Amino acid sequence: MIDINLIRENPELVRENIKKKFQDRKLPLVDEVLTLDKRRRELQQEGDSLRAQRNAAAKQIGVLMREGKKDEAEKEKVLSRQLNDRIAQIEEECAQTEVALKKAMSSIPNMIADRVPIGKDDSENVQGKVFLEAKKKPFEVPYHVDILEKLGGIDLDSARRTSGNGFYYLTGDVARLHSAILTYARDFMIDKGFTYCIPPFMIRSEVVSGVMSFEEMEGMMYKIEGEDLYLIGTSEHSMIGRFMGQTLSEGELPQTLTSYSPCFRKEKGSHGIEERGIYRIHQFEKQEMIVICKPEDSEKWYEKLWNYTVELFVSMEIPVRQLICCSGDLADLKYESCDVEAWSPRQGKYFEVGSCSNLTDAQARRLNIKYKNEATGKNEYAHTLNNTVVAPPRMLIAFLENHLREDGSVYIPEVLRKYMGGKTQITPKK
RNA sequence: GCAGAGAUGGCGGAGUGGUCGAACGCGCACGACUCGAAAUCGUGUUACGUAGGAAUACGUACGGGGGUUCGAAUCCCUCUCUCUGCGCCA
Repeated sequence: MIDINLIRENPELVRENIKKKFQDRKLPLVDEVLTLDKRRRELQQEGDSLRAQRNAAAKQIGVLMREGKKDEAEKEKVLSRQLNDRIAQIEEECAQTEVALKKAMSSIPNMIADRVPIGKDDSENVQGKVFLEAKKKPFEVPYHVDILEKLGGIDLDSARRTSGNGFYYLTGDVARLHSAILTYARDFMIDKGFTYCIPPFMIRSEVVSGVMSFEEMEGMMYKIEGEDLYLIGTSEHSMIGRFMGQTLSEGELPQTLTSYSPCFRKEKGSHGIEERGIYRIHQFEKQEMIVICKPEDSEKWYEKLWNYTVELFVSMEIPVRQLICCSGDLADLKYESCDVEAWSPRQGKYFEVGSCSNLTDAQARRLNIKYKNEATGKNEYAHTLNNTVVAPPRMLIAFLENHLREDGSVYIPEVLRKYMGGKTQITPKK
């Protein structure tokens, strides 16, 4: 949600931003907001003055009652009741106007960064920097599930029986590798000065509707039967929820947090769960980073964050690139976003393993996350950012494909060995 | 899970139907005193919305939501959370 003052003072800027995102159908929303906003203010003024009258009358009644002038008090009461009827009418209309205003406001996209490339959809995203050489293997790289099966590291048949499609059993060294990657990633972020956090894996509906739209909720969230609780789709949900309605002191910023959680997603719509293997699944685990900072620092943090992910993958000797999200592919809440993509030697292309976003104050405004600006003495909206550190088992696809050797063994990079009991490779089961 | 008690400003803590946005204390800010500081004294100090250049005015908010009333921090319902005791468990 953007600042309504920006629409009041500079609607043309907001319209241009909408055009940049190829959402011309939303252009009328700007005028709609202006009209609703004007009406809302009129209604508030009218309501306020009526309430002021009622408050004065109520005080007067108190005085009359004390003086024992019961008849006069009764007359005042009648007038007060009439006032209350009118107040109720205006409050009703005011509430309706506010709902409509909020709805229109929340459909207007966040202002995007100047440097965001203009493009209509994901086909026009722009490759940024490339890290490590993306090499084809001198032999054919099998589908990741086949690699996993050869290693004795996955049991999808049993998972389908117990839980259905979209689940997995990871076993043996592969399961250990999965944990090793998460543990390594956790320590990597701690070394960068982030605070490790294990959040609740379930959150209330109030928080869910704060952190996502109704449509997103329908498509993603699993509800716990008989409880007002949902399984989180990412730790960002509970991590950002943690700060809802809070005003932090300036000294508490930036909050630099790295959180671990399992993630649960229905994966309704979009690609569904059709993709085989462990690319798109109902349950996975993720190490995440989130930053809450002062407005002037968010661009700097954005750069740092996605580079941390790159550094992590490079340290595991996996080639990656930055893919810069173009204007049309940018979600409405985002100011700027990019994916970190890992190289797939099998497909000969990169695929998404992480996503970094600067939401500026749009998410904070929606969730009422503020900080006290010492200089101005005012409470102002903070900026929020989030980024994937690593999310296995999807990440394992990149890992296995890149570190597979011709003999079917999988190489374990130096940095992970201490989490793998010193092993330098995983070998196929006979 | 059961029973009882409770939730008030940055903190502690009064307030049980009207003049309460909230006593008092602490903290914080500014000023006076001082060579400087402590102590002391004085002044100020919630947030949000609307109008205004501003001073300010009005409105809203005493855990959340709803109700009773001319009027609710105060009464009623409900939800959440905290504390104490019992139960249960990793």
